[in-house]
Amino acid sequence: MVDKIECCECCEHHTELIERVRKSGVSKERLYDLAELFKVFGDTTRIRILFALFKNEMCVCDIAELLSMTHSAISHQLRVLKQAKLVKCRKDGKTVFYSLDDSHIETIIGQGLNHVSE
Amino acid sequence: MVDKIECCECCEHHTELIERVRKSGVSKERLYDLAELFKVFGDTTRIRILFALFKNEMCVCDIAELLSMTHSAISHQLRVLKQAKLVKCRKDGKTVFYSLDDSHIETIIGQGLNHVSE
DNA sequence: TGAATATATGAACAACCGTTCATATATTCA
DNA sequence: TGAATATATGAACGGTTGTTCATATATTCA
Repeated sequence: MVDKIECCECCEHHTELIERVRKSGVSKERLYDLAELFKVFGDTTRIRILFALFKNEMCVCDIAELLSMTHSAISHQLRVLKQAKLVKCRKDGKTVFYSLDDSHIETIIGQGLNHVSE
Repeated sequence: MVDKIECCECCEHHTELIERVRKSGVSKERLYDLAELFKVFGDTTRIRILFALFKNEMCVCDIAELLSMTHSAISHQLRVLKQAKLVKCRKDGKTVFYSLDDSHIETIIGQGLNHVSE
């Protein structure tokens, strides 16, 4: 794959196509970040948490009850979601309320739901 | 977590919230499918392949050259993308051309790019 | 037909990831 | 202050996943 000559015939034919993508302006690094973002969406627990927060903010305890999972598991996932800037939190006494951080999130999940609903 | 009484105080307070999410009409199963979909987007190689196909259909060999990866690795990932109905293929002689299967895909990736571009 | 080419696929290995368990921190209230 | 409660976190374990390697299939063309 070092050189076009050593590659298959096929590659010689579509060099222009390849160059076009290379010059598209979206860097490999940005696509890497994008994959990281989708990786966060790509877990059942986290998607269910995000979906729960569509309507209202919720505390760790509520989410744990809703999903029938331990507080610890939920807390770990909320940490991942927070690092990805998908949720934010607000502390009220002992309780921490989580909510969606961004309106993009509903759009992304909405489009995904369209796709899986076909 | 069996019973509201045995749960924390907090849960008692937000039972209505929990019920509202439970009755939202989107099932656990559909959210599971949604996570599966995003899981497919959540890999650098696959995202780069999908992005490459934004502009044009491409053969396995072109994609391998573009990403500097082996034909085998690309072929394996194209299989995953095809199973998820994100790409479709067309055979022309020895060559197999892949393209995006659905217009939702560009929207989802576009929204994702918005999020990571902040 | 047989060599060359393009793609597909099964097995295996390493790396990654989500949960659990134990424990720590933070806050309230008696 | 000390008990009780809500959340956070580190370590560890088991399961998943992406790549590589070897090999198989399919197609063209001499």
